[in-house]
Amino acid sequence: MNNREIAKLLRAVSAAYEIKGKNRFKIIAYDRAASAIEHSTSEAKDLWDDNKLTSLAGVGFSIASHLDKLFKKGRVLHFEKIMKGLPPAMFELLEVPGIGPKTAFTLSQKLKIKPGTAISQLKRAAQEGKIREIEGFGKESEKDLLEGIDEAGRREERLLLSFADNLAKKIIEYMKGEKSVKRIDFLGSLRRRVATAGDIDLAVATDQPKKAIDHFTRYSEVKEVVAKGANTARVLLKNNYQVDLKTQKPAAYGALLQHFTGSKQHNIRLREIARKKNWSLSEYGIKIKGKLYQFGDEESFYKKLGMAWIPPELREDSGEIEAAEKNKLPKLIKPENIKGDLHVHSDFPLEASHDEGTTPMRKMIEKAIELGYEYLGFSEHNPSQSQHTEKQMIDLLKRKKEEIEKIKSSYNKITQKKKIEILNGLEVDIRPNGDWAFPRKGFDFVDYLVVSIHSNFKMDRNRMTERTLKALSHPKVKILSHPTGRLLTKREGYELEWEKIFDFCRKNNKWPEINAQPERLDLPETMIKEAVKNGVKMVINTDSHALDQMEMMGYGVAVARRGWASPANIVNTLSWEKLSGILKN
DNA sequence: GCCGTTTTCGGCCCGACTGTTTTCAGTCG
Repeated sequence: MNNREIAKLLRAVSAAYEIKGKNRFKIIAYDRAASAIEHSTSEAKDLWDDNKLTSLAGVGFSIASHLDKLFKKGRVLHFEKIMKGLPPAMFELLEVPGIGPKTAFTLSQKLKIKPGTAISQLKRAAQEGKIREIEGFGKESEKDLLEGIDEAGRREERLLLSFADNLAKKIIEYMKGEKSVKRIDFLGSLRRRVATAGDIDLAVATDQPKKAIDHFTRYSEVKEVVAKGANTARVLLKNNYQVDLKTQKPAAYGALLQHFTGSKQHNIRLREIARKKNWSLSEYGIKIKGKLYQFGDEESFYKKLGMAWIPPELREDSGEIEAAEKNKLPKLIKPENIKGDLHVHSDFPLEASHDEGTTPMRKMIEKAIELGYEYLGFSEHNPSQSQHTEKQMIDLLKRKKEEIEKIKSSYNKITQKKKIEILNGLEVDIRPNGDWAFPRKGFDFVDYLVVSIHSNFKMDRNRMTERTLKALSHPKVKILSHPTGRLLTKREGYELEWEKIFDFCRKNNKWPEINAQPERLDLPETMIKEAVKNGVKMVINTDSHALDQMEMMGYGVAVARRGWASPANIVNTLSWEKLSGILKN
């Protein structure tokens, strides 16, 4: 079961409790646990494997033990008991926006909806005008239901951060063309740099909200203005993505920005803290003894609450509030700390079985210089084993080494006298038995090796761990690339015993990679946090197969920040002088 | 059910919006 499915199950339990009139806070607790799991970037199953389910804020002993049964037996009798006696169809209706527990229950019951195809049965009833006859419903709610059903049907997967980022940046550029816009920022998951975004929200500071909103709704990519009020607007773009804009005058902008950046759990914790002082927090400011205090920026807002400003990437209620109160937030890594990229693929013909890059080495070197790097490591995939003898494989690599030497000797021409170190690396497949898909004799011709799993993903944890540790065992092997193998919105990662892997890496100078490819962002932030805690050094690489991908480093840095990483945790923040030292031992 | 540097008991976030209502319940973020 994946996180989405588990969240759905917990929401069903919450809904059942609500209909049965159970304790309000129990209901909230299940909802909260559902959100925690839905938004976790680690699979709950993996956390369970590592006995860390309760590390998710909102998942305590009781829910964890129910989930334990779920993972072991595939069902939870306790949950089934709670849902007993309720129409099973109601839990399907919860998927429709606008339908909560009460509505789902009433509709399922009154319309005698059968499970399996509940939503389409509801749709038919609405189309036949049967909803408006039910007490508490009317023509409007019937129409709303139909719209909700439509929306549920076309609801897109979450957007990759990079996609949402580019979309939002274009709108921001456009909005800056309106003079009354004093400031404009991302909001929500986009501002927190979550690996995937649900939608796009933007905030504008302005004294003339009408002008800003009019400008927004006139954006050329807008297909439809869904809602437009005095201070907010919602539009549907031609590509069917929804964008919300919220405005506030500059003097009160800080609270708006803070409130809609979230996360929800972070905000709830802040309000709990405020509440203990008899204060009240909202998107308008802080209310103390009936008086509303406004804040122009977030810094003063957090300061008033007695804590340091918290970087948006950390706002998940996972310890950042306590740290901010003690002024002990980590000094997070920044894009400008990165001194090189150790995993890029040029178009050098290594005759690999995986994707080869599309850009010549020279171009990538120029790009690296432009990015201000001190070093660049080419690590193309190993030549395919099936198509080559060992000697041929080694010869191919030797040729690549020669090519690099040739480029190095013509440094000045490419680099205009700016020095950059070029490394000869190789990304080697880890075969199912843990062997390298490249002859060991050939290791002499590389500066370092990247190893990665590209096959047999379904192996059990134990064997997968042994396989990986074996592949890491050679001193030339430095980097474990995209360590979990996850593909966001597509594929869950494979299973590994992380404690063992991290322990080995720390003791033997190996660096799990934070792969910056937007569909990977792997390691995930929860693993990064774990690695940081365990003193494991990591490396952030773009794994570029084309020139423009070299600019994706920022996404890797973002996920590292979400994992509480400082420059000291990331080896490619080191100068070449220092890195070359640890590359050798 | 969750959670803890005021607590292992006794609390548990805030506001907007909407539709169907005569004062509020349900849903959402």
